[in-house]
Amino acid sequence: MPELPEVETIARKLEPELIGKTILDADLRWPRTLAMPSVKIFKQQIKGQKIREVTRRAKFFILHLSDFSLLIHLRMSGDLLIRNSTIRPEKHDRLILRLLSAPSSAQTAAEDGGLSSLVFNDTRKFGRVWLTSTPEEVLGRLGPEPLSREFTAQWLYNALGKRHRQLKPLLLDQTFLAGLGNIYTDEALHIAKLHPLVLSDSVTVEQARDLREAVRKVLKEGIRRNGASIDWVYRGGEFQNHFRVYDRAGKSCPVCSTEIKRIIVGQRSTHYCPKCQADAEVTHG
DNA sequence: CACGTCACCTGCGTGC
DNA sequence: TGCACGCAGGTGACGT
Repeated sequence: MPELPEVETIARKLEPELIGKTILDADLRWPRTLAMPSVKIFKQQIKGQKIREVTRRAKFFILHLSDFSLLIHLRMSGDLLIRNSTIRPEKHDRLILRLLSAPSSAQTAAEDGGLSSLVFNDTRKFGRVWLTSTPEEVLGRLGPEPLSREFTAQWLYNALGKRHRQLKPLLLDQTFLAGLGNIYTDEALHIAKLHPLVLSDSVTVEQARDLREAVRKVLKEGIRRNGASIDWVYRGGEFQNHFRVYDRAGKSCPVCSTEIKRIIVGQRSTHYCPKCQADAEVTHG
């Protein structure tokens, strides 16, 4: 499920439910969900930690605790939700953190007995969790945030020129730019009118500027629509109702009505409009 | 460094 | 119905 807008949506939604709560204990129902440290150390260290802040970096959800950072990556099918502690675990729950409300929030405590849980549910078991006091070790190699000030047209133009890769796989590379996934990459390339197979070092200054604007536009739109929900994973968003090309092979381009094509690039489904995103280098090269 | 392949997992839709 | 197959929003570890 989650690309940047989905993780951002979840973080914003959970923040008010989590801030100030104390983690009582952890129920690790699928141990391999834990990337580090060991199960034993994890259960010791997480106990009694207070949640100070809830943020996001790339596709990582970050809980800033008293003494550690808890990093959660949802990968393909992960989801995070708050549940009343009295409700029994569900089939694909991988990690459940029992939370205690802060003494000051007496109203909340009165409603739910003071006990709620943060549940990491992940059907396909690809998701991972890290508890660490040095989060840079996990996040350090990520590229810039597309919605940050450092992601300028000039930076993008320079960075594209240093590489010799097709745009689609390069934009999916989290060490190049952080947060894009298969949906938003296809959507951004369509908005920018760039073919997914265009080589990065052939992109002009103007095209780099358009691509930068397109990436930011589509990510903001995704966030504004609370992300995209497809199939059984992650309910709540509505961006899936506004896809221009993603998952629309055979349907018509919203700009020019040409039939949208689907190809495989780097083992990933790739959708584009052959007219809007025609490129001489690719089609005749 | 680029790029191909497989691996990690479960579940859903399709076609026979 | 059953069954095989292809597909899925991600990444990491290989080998060439």
